[in-house]
Amino acid sequence: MLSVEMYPGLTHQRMGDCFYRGERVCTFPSACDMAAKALPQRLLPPPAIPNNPAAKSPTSEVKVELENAHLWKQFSSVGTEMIITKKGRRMFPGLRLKLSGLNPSLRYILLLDIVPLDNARYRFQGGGWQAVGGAEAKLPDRVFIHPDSPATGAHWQSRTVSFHCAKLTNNTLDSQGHIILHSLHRYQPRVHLIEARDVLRWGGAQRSFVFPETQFLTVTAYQNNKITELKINSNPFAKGFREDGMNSKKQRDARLKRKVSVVADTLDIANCDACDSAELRAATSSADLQALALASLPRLPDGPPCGFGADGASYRDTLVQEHPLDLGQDFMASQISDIGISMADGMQDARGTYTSTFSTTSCSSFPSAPLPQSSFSTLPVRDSSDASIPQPIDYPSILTSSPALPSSSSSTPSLHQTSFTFPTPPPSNSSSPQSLLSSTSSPCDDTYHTIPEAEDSSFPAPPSACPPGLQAEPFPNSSVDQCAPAWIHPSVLNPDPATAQHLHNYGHPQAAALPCSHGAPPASFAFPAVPPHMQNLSFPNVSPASAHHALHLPNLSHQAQGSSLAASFPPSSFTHPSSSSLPHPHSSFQPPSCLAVSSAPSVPPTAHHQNLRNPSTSSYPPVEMAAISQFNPAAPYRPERVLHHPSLLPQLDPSLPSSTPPPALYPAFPSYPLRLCQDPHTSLSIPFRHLYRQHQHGHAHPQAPYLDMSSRAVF
DNA sequence: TCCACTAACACGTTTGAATTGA
DNA sequence: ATCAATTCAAACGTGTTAGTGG
Repeated sequence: MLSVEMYPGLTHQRMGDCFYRGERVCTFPSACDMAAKALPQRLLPPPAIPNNPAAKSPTSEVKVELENAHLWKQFSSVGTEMIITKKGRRMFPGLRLKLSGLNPSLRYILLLDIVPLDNARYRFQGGGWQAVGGAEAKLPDRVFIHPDSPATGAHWQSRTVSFHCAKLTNNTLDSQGHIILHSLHRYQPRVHLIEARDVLRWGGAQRSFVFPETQFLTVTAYQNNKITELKINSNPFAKGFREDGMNSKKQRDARLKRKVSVVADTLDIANCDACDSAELRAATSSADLQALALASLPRLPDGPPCGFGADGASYRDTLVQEHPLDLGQDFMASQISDIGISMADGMQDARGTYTSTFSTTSCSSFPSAPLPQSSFSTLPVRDSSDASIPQPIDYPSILTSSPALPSSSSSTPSLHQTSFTFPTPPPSNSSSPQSLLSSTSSPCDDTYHTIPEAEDSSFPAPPSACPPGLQAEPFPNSSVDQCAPAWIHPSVLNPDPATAQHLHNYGHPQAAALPCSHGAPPASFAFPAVPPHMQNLSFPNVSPASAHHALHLPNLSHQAQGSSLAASFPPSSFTHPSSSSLPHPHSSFQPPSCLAVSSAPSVPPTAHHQNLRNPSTSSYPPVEMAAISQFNPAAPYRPERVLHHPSLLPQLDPSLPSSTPPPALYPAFPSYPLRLCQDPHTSLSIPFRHLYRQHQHGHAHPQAPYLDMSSRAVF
């Protein structure tokens, strides 16, 4: 029986847990509770309205079906292999999901990440995969943000959600935002559903779904011929390699023979040996060659029609209703027109334990690879109150004039919040990207139940929820490839003028770095790329009056100073879901990442670029804090963005049995602090603007946005 | 010598622009 | 002039294969 696992890791990582989980035992309650208590009542969401269907909790009955589960099972029965290339390779089969149980009016963000299943490296031997060594070093965790995100629940439920745009690469220095994986390793894709409003708190109603049949082994060349056959028979792009295609082995052999024949002819002509030449030509006549080639070819099985089986696996989310989700939905809905994303809560700091009834299908054909059942039983979730990391991180906010922005005012001056403002999506059809295929899902045949995470945190603390420094990794702007945008990874710690200059040299003069308080927690935000009066925004005690539904930014008049900013936002004809008042980040919380913002192009590059690199733990290029040119309406649209942040979720299999695979060459993958990668393309007028468009022009195969979740350590 | 990886290749698909006709 | 249907070309996706390097 197939099963699905939910990874409520994010729920442990957000501040909202502390604020709104009235019954939750906060392991580190002091700062959390204190902050909550200090929060003005005005900022607290009102209690849920009972019997209000509109306030349907997103945690109830959320179900995700793997639409092409049948195809996945076919591959899994053989041992799914995924080609990874330097330039990035799509997954096939792709993840095609059907979502249900969502609140139609709320907006959600859908993420895909791929986590290693174990600490082993594999080799194809004797017709099967054998673990032959330890896994290689942890790679940057990147999350693929579905291009439609954020979209309403109605949108997600109205069509099949496909992650076909996600690309896998083995290029550890990839700047295209592809998901970086090691070759010859086993991985498990995971899908995460996050309420857009909860991104403000980054956590909360997030749910994760795992489909065991989608685990795969990465290769640079197919090892198992059966997989090759399945791919050729299933993937439309490989149609040419089918038996009846012009690129089939038969045809290729024929071409090769003809080529040899031509060469032989040439040689014969040169040698004036007409007899031999004619004999050769006769021997290599197409009919004979084709017959010969056909005889050598195995009969390809009749695979499913390219595509996507109707057999679907059903996954029912049984996550216990989370308190924050019940609160203030109507309240927020009435107050916000733009979705703000706050990473301030630190996606990765929650650590906890939960159990799951996860059970995997037995279709996996990886002989020596431990199945994930056991490893799914407990998943490390970082504790949001992990006090081992003393330095809070500043979270710059994206300035907006939108009056509908949820109040992110912090009642704690030392708290800093990063907010993304989702621009209002285009009217009507904007929420229905045409690239998405209509649903062809069939009734699910598999249902997966999961148990909500335990409240207690039993997992060891990660090496550091907020490493000494975040890497600064420049992302050269690939101006040509519209589908593969490069992103500058924002660095949030350790302001480094050199880094700033470096970033500037990459053509991002507006790149902004935000002090992420790696040292002493600053009491104010710095907005290097915004006008001076905006660059340092403190969040003193928020008065109810100041608790405007928009982000309250002292020294900033949203109406006056942000007039130009407001112009950059598209008009809203979209019914925005509710957005909660933003609880300010936990003061003792260790938000692992920072967000950099940029303002109008006219703003001089006053970036305080910060070099976040952690030289002791990372071998990756430095990540640089870049700017989101959110206020440049004239700039060309870039459909993708890459966000780097620490491990959004716990490792899939942290408790892998050590006996089966050889000992890992490296320690278990730790969680990594959140880093938001700014769009290096100054053309992006508004953060997440791309999320509302599926294609921009030409032959667009937009690589959807990513989250790079790590400034990973290299051991 | 083996193995993993890469780039080039050919073929098919996808997509949008250009063209044509009503 | 407008719109829809058709055609075309470029870009992309795919597996194969020869070559390279450790």
